[in-house]
Amino acid sequence: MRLVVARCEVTYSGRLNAYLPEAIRLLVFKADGSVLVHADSGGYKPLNWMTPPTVIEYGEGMIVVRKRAGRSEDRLEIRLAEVLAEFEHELGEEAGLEKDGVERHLQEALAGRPASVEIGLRLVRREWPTEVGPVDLMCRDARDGWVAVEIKRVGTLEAVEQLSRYLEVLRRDPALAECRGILAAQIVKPQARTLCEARLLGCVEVDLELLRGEREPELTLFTA
Amino acid sequence: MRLVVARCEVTYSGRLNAYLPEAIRLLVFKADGSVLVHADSGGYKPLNWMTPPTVIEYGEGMIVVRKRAGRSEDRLEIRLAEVLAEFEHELGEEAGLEKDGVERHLQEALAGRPASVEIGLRLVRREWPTEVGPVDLMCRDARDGWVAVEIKRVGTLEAVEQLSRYLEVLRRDPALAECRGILAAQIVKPQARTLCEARLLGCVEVDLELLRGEREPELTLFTA
DNA sequence: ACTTAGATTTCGCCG
DNA sequence: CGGCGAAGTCTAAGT
Repeated sequence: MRLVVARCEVTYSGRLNAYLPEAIRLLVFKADGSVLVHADSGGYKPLNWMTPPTVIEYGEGMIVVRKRAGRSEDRLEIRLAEVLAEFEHELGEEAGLEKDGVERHLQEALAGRPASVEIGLRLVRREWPTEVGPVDLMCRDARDGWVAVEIKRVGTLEAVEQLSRYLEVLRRDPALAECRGILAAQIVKPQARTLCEARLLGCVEVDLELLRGEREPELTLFTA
Repeated sequence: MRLVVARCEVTYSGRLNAYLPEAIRLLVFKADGSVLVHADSGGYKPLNWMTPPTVIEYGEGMIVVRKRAGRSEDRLEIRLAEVLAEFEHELGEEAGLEKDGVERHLQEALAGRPASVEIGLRLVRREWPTEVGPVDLMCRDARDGWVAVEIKRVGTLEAVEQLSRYLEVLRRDPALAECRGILAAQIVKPQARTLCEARLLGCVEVDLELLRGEREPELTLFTA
């Protein structure tokens, strides 16, 4: 990895055109060909960048990063006015990042405890196939009625639309004509909740850590 | 801006939990409180990060970056096993990034030359309001018929659905009952084109630079 | 403050 | 390779 702090002017042309007037910035050249141009603010996103595979050419006070993009070409031109610092270091192999808490984990946890979505709910199948995509959880309720559960980390209007599409298709089957729908999400947006009510869909917020029993429910206040 | 190359182990907890085993990485501490953890590959995205506002605490071989996130707290813990290089530099103010070629520019260009969408088309209004959102361009065609134009940089199925929703609402007005729809995009996905045909919607690919006359049409091959 | 829509979205999976 | 959906999406604009 090569790090350069430089006063520079940057031009990108490709999917769009972008221009950065001369200023001091951090340039990062990664071993895999990635190039990042960072300012001293603005969070995690570079001002400009190019992802691999790239070809990097060094000229007179100029670095050109090129990349084939279909018929055309992406081009990042860095005009160096002044190099203030420069530094290179071997980093070696990256050990993989492990994530926990994404939608899939929520689905796994709810599949294991469907009753936490609604009392009496029993799982029939995960990823129940339909023409318009798989239903996350297909269940039966306490009275043996069918229930389709759509799981999201954040429950938005779009999630309600998705659940509605599933139900529309499912209910064409006479056996599933009475199928209900429930949106289960860690966070349910107010508008999504409203639309659920309007469409007679269920809607519950679930807590992954609670589900897993890693954290006790905060309902035990007066039990002692 | 402070740059650190270090063998380190990183743990994030917040909206999800993530763990990075010990390896050599680049740590970037920006002036605004942003913290990035980069590997020597993987494009422009950091392995882990925290956006401002943050609080950074330095302990024994340990850096903790914290951030209030509603009721809870986001936390990035960097356990430093070995600092291999360290470096700090003032960067000063960032001169603003200028972009050109995003959807808004395409809309501006097409508003100025609606005939490039379809011969004879004349603009009536940009951002024509409907209950389900504004129609990008509302036009009349050569025969004075109404035409709603939806503009996208990339024309996907979603864009066709959006245009369809507009038309459904517009056509409720008897004056607009015959309103046609056209999807105009720099890139039209094959499936979107197919759906347009099925729904009797128009569908054109447009070239921003051509529109602006910055580039000549490539039609002059045999004119000499 | 909240919601919506765009993004050089990126990224990964699956056909 | 394209299509589809998730993302700690982020970010800016409108309300």
